[in-house]
Amino acid sequence: MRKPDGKRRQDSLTRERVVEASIAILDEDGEKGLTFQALAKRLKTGAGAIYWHVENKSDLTIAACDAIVAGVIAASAAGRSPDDEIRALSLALFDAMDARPWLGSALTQAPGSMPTLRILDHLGRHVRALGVAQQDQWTIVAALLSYVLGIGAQNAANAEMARMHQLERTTFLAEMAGQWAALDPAEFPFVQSMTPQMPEHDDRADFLTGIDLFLEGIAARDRHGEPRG
Amino acid sequence: MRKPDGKRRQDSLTRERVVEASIAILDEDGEKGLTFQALAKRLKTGAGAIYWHVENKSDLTIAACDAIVAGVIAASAAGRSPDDEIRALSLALFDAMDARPWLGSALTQAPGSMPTLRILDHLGRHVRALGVAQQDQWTIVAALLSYVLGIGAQNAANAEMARMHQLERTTFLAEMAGQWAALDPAEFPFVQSMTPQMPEHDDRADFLTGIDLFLEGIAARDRHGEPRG
DNA sequence: CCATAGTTGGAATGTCGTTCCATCCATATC
DNA sequence: GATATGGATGGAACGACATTCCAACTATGG
Repeated sequence: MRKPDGKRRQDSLTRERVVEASIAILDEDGEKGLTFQALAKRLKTGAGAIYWHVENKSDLTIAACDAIVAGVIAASAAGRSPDDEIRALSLALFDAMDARPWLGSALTQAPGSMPTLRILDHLGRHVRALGVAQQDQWTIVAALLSYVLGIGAQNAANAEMARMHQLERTTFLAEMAGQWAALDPAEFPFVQSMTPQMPEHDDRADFLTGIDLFLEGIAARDRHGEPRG
Repeated sequence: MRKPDGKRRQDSLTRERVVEASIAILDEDGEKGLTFQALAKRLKTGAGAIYWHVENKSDLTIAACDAIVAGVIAASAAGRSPDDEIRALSLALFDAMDARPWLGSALTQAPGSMPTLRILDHLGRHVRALGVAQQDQWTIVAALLSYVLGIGAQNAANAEMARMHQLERTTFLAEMAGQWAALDPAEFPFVQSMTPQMPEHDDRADFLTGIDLFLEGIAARDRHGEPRG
């Protein structure tokens, strides 16, 4: 990739068009579907031309994430209370990663990159508005981010596995629950006993409960003078 | 891979020896270092022979994880209070993933696999011992797992990036903090203002604080009759 | 001692990311 | 308006990898 600012053709490839096409491929065929061959074909060009606008595949993937994340953050902004802002932003991210499993996977593999920074910063502003002590802010925001991305990454892995087995995500998870049910109750007492109620669980509600636990923990910590910190 | 039980040679390759060698390579050269070529070389054999004992690379990686996770769980067991058991197990997993970044990455990419199940089950037993209501147990355990694996995955990504840039993990992170300091304060007010105190942060302590927040959230929820559930 | 089936070592295959390079084209210069 | 220049292009070439194939090897049972 070199600086693209000089003389352009009319039908020119642009970084934007490349990122746009990448998102379309990722949405249609998943993580594994995004190859420079597929991208070149969709853009009716060669692999070499794409490298003029994009440093490498990692750069491309991060740019795709950033386009989505920027949109999610912009759409999520509103005048709520700080804790509701945290809930809203987290849920918006969850929904985005649920609709596009590749997002969770890519964000996890690119810590410190622009899209992650955006999330970090907005979460941070809300945590700060919550009145958390200065020295605790970073710790709490990092924990929130890890939780959100952790959920997204596992979600992504499930989706990719389901795709590999050519199953719907829900039927794939149901099949997995069935295998867990056959586990040895002596070795896996908890998981085994939980399988009956697993199919009824709502991932989105569970996710939000996790956020609530964090928020309640923060509130409790403030009330009780920061035990164990 | 086929059923290995018939006539063996004396110096025979075994699944155990393959997994053992894989762990050694992963420890020495990281995620990217584990290839069937490298493995064959270390075991003084060919790639084809390895496939007799292992289904594919994913199977191999999961087996490597399982060996480590089983050991960590066994070593972590002790007669503590349920919340301290959760802290101890989580910290033991953090330390293992800190020492072996490939662990976090691999565990995240293999949800529902044996090592993940082990973690899930042991966390579940402790959460149950904590007295959490039946219908909340799964949600809480899943949230804990996501947090732990989310931290591990990002840790792994950082380590892999540092390795790629041929830097120590700490100097790599310090460099990243330096770049964040140069960020536009108008666009990233939180992150930018946090950079001065970042080098002093202790990831391990931050991780434990996150676990504590969860535990405090659970306790608070029990006290206040499960708000927002 | 030989036939058989488990097991091995390495070559072959197909798919990637990435690099290379001959060619193309919009502008700047004359 | 012809031409030189350097940004852009498209596709071939390269090297690394997971996986498959297969000819050869070896321990056991007959």
